[in-house]
Amino acid sequence: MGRSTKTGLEDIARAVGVSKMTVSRVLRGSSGFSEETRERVLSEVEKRGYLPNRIAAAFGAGATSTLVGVCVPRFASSLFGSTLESINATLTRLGYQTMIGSHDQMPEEEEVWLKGLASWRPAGVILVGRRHTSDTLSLLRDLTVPIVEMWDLNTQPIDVSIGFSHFDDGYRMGKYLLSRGREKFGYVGAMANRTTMGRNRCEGFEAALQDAGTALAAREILEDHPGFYAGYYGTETLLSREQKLDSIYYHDDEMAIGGMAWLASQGVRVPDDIGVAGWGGMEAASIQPRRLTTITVPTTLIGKTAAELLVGRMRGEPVRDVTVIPTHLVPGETG
Amino acid sequence: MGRSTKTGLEDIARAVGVSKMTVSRVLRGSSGFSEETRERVLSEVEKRGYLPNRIAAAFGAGATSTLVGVCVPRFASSLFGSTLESINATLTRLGYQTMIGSHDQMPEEEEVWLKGLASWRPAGVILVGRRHTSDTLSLLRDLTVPIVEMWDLNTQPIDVSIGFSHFDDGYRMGKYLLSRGREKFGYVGAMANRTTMGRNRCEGFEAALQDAGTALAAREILEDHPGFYAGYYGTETLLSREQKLDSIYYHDDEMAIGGMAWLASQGVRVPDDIGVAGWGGMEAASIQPRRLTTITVPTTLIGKTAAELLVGRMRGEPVRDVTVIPTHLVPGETG
DNA sequence: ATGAAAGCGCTAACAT
DNA sequence: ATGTTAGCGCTTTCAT
Repeated sequence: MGRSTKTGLEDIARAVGVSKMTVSRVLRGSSGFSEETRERVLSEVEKRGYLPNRIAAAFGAGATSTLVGVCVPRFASSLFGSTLESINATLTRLGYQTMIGSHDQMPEEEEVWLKGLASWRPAGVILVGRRHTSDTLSLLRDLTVPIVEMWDLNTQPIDVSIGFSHFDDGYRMGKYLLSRGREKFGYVGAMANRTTMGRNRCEGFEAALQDAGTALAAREILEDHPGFYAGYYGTETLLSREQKLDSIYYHDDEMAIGGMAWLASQGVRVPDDIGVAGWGGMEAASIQPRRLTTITVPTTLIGKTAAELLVGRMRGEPVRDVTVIPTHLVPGETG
Repeated sequence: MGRSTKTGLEDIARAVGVSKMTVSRVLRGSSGFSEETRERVLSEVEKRGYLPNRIAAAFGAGATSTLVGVCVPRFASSLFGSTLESINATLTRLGYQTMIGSHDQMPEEEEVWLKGLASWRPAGVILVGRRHTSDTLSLLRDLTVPIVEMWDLNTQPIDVSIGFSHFDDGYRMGKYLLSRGREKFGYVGAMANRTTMGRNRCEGFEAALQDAGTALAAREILEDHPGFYAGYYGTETLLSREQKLDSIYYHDDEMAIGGMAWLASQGVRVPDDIGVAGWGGMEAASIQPRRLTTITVPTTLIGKTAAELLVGRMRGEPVRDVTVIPTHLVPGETG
């Protein structure tokens, strides 16, 4: 009993002895058919392995697509990976399909992706962040479908925004380290030539220092993607230039863990000789000998909520424009 | 100058004073128009911000879709994440769009996803592994589009297979540890109630032991997903039951690293007291004080090649059915 | 409760 | 080099 991409509504209709409209109505669960007809249609559908053709359904005028576009900076990132996991699971559960893209923090790549996506007439779009090219913005406007910007909160969203302020996360960590008596700060970041949310955190961190009448003593922003090894050698580079630091703030937890590995290899004690703080609440921190001082991000909640907000708006339900998802500073034993 | 999902070939055609077929030909770069016509069409397209409608293009009889379905166990996995990154980049570069799914190692979930995908009449499908439900298999057959099974090599593929044998990877590591003089082996794994490729590796490992006249002395297979913390407490559990082990083989590198963290916390020395081996060649291993004994997997190459094979087959080019991507055993300092 | 007709935007096939 | 025709499979609208 093979399913076939060849059998259409018409075939079912003929076999049952009704019109294809009746079959269509039964299949979509609307009204306008008897119980008996319903059963005969469904059994014929089952028997012939009928596969609906969504292309055709999404085609006609006034057609409703169930396609959602999701574009993130990278899939090979633990945080975005788990966010995507959550978005996709939620969209699937609600009857939508996900078309993906990634832009590696380059807004022009996002634009290219969006142009391709637009040709598929999606029912909605989920993007990361609030930095978009002007062409992206105008294209999004012309699409006239719901748009969710997630992760980096946009208080003036194109349509809907959900997330938190990365600047504030950096600021809070700066305040915290200051409150712990730290005085001479370094920063190790990644993706030097891209505008990342990590940069926003660094700016927030610096703002906190400035409020306290101080400033970053040294910074090392690598060109690489963030990761364990980037943290490791970024720390080495930073400290080869400026040795009097008493704490280092990192782009994320994996970099902080990499940094601590280098410090340990040099016999530098954490937090006695130097304090360390990360960001993200990544899993690798769970096995460190000392609990890492960090800010945890609820990736699953962000993904689930982003998808639900999008679906709500696609269905025309009332949905709030700006949703704040709080992150949590977790004081650890590293700084 | 807003793009519009409203303007169609017809509008461009009227404005330029040609028929929509001519516009279609220009846009698809086929032949049958003068250079002058081409320029006028393109400038009008630019001016009006015409957005092609792929739904319509993918609709007609004999239509060619540029949609590819990709289903992996999880997005929140460093290995699958980077494979997806590579697949998507390659498909995008070659002019295709990616629709995704994940099944968390449950073949029935893959089937559900595939049924949804099939309605979109994709041009090709990429799956992970060779375990599929019989409905999945028959549906794939009926779709009559190229299918690539990747990661776990299938020497009798549905269509095209690319990857390597997980069983062999486990076997090789077993042989290696035996050659290093290890005698009493433990195993720490994950996802106990699912059929994973990690299980194949474990079976290969056991086969190597059996060939040497021995067997696993203890195993701990957690229900959780693999990860640092799972390795940490899995090791604790394993060793609480069987303390005389002289080496532990892990589901993957992250679990091995988690395991080593627990061993370190107990003052157990690696490799002196106990040897450790992982799998995957994951980034976290790069910052360990001792180089981890593991098998590295070229995720980017697998993704890129899988996508290229699929595209080759979709274009009707000759493509080999089975492509082996070798993995490499890297002797480290841990076992 | 059911059916008939029109049409969505595009492209393949067939003119001219 | 360019135009005309037909039709993809479905849903909406308007009958009956």
